[in-house]
Amino acid sequence: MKFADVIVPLPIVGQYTYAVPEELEGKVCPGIRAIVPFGKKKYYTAIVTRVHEDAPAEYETKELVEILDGKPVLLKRQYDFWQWIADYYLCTLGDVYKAALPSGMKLESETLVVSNPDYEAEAPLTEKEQLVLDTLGRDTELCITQLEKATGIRNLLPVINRLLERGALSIKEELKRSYKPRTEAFIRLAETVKSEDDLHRLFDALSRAPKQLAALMKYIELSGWVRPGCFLKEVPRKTLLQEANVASTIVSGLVEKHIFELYHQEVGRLARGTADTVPLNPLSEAQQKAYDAIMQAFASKQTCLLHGVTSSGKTEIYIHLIEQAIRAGKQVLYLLPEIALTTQITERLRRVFGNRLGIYHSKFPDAERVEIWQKQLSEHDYDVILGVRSSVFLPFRRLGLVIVDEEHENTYKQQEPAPRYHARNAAMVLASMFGAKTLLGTATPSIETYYNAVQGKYGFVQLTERHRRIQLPEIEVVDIKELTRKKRMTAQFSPLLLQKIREALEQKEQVILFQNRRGFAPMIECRTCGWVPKCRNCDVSLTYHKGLNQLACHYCGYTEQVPKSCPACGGTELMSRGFGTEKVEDSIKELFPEARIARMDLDTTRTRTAYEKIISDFEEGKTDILIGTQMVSKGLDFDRVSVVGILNADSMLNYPDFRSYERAFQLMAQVAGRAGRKSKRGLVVLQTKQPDLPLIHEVVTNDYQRMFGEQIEERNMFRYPPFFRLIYVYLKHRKQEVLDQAADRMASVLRQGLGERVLGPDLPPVSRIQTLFIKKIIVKVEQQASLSKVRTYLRQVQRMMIEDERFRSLLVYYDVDPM
DNA sequence: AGCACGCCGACT
DNA sequence: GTCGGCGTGCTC
Repeated sequence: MKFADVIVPLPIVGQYTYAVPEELEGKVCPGIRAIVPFGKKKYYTAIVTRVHEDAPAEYETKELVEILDGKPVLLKRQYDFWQWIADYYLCTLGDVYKAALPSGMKLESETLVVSNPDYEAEAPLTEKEQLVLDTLGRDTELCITQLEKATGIRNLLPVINRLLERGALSIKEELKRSYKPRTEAFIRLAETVKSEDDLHRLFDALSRAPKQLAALMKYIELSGWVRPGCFLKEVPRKTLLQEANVASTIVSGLVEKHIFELYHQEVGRLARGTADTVPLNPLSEAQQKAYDAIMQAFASKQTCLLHGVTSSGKTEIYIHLIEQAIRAGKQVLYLLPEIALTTQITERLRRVFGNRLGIYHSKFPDAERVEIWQKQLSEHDYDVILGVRSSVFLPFRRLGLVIVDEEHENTYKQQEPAPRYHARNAAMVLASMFGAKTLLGTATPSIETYYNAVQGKYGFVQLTERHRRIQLPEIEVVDIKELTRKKRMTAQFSPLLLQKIREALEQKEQVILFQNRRGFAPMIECRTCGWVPKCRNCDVSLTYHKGLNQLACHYCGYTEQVPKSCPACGGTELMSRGFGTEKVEDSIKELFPEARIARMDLDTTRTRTAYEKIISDFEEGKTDILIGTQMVSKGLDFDRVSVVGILNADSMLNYPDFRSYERAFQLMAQVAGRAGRKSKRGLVVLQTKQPDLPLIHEVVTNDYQRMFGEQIEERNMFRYPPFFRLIYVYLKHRKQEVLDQAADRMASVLRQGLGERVLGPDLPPVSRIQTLFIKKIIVKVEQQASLSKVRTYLRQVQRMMIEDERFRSLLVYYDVDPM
């Protein structure tokens, strides 16, 4: 008797053991998908991880229902990687499984309700029961959720159960297969058409049906028919219709006459990129030097940072590295943040690598992602995968190089739901499992990465020269506090910015206006002097909680009442602030009614097409002014932008976050890099209330190192990464008192083992979601200490907490290395 | 995540 | 007195 341990796609710890039915023995192996019954009626797609003969003693096993694969879809190394993610990010394997596989590969069962046409009511039905039967009709079947929606009955189950008892309907569980292979209709000659004579007879017979005759002739041409039995090319019906220029009824007519036969065949969805490719662009001298330095760094280091100013041509270096890896018979994973994965970059790579390139994008249809996964498992796997965060989960067999472009991007960290993994760090682990190399590329490295580079943990290559000697833009700082005082601001714009926009429009040049819209976590600011309250422990600005009229620190949980007057200048006009891109758009429309304006933020780019359209319109000069959030700063190259306006630098600085300074620098440097191209040096108008801040000076002089120097000192002083690692422990409970008790208890137990490393419990910025109250405990672990021991301890304490009856329904989850 | 079982309020 | 609301615990 054989048994199989499986992972189910649920947030459950541990694996489940099923009996392998005799007929499936020998077909079940680790890595294949199997349908398993789970609970009373549900079926799930599980992944087999182990096959063995140890019958479980404590419970009866159920049997696997069906297996879906002949060969593993989860390779050994992927499974190791899943285990690393679950362990490091403190989540379940089920969480990882859910995130890793495209949903088309995870079939789920669904309860279908079927009406009984023979049923005759012997007793009167209730209103609800009648409604259900009427909705269902005579011969339809509906799933429970559809039925709930159609009838508007909230709790449908008891009603269904009563009808079930009376025999008015029946139910069945069915697997819904969301992935359907795409098929295409093809045409061939019927079996009866054997010889050339047969054909000639047909020609005669069709002499009075010229269209049908034309279709037949076209078919013969397209299929390459010479004589009976010779090799024929397949002819899609679509192609035949198009080429012969006939209506579909003509071909149908031939099918009816048994001259043609129609058949269907599976076709792939993936763009069959041509094998025609262009040769690589030669590298410039500076690029070649960087390339050589990277190769040299890889000789002794697993990871290398490529720090290159904006427009230094990093992509070209990547392409040469990819080419080199392919020549060595290796695969390459090229990661990009979602918003940077545009047609600009995909087209560039497609031209060079043709059909050896696969693109894995979350905004592509799921079926396409299923096919990429399957292709990775086949003999003809891709040499290069260009993809977003989740592409680290794709199957690889011969990974040799990982490129993480825009490595500083915080969108590489998945926030919600679990697994809360960081794709850059996870990719580095994946690479090490393959003995592969990782290249981190960016113009503005994260503090952690840069630190590792200067410490010698990573190789470090710098590219200081812009490609084709385009000049870095000139940055003009404008003090909007002063201008506001003098009443010289027009809406959100300084006179200088307005003038420069006007000039640009006159000269048919383009303008980008940048406003970081995440201002919806509002804060308090003194209207007179621009003072913003900061946390006394953490040196981050405090978040304004309107409901409680409180100021709270996101990090340590420190709170204070909103002061009546400004402690810096005594002013009494303290106001919450923050304006978004929408407001900017309104103002611009009013000030420049003739300008063509586009806005690019989360609201206007819901779909991939909307996003691509905004970009292509701007590229083609159909738009004059582009207003946007950080999206406008991501790896886009526009040729006619002469002016970039940063409307309010301060809004980026006052995030309640130890990374806000770093992030503000990154954003401003990136957005500034969009200004100016070949012919002309661009101009950036940087509006701020604090023109004397060191950061502003650092942006103006593009002095990354200085910014780094300041930040690294602060991080050290206040015990933040890269000197300390953070783990946030979130506790959720429906009852405030129970939560408070549980949080205090857990924090004190954690302190017994970890001492001063434990902070809190505190109220997170959002302290209640729906019906659940939330508290947060922060664990800060010094870099040298063993993080795995801390994780083990955390799990142990959690188990202990749940054993306490009062805390049975306490929800605990973790955010490791939070962003 | 479902889904069933079990315990307390508004209705015939 | 019951129907039906949701809180609690289990799923191989």
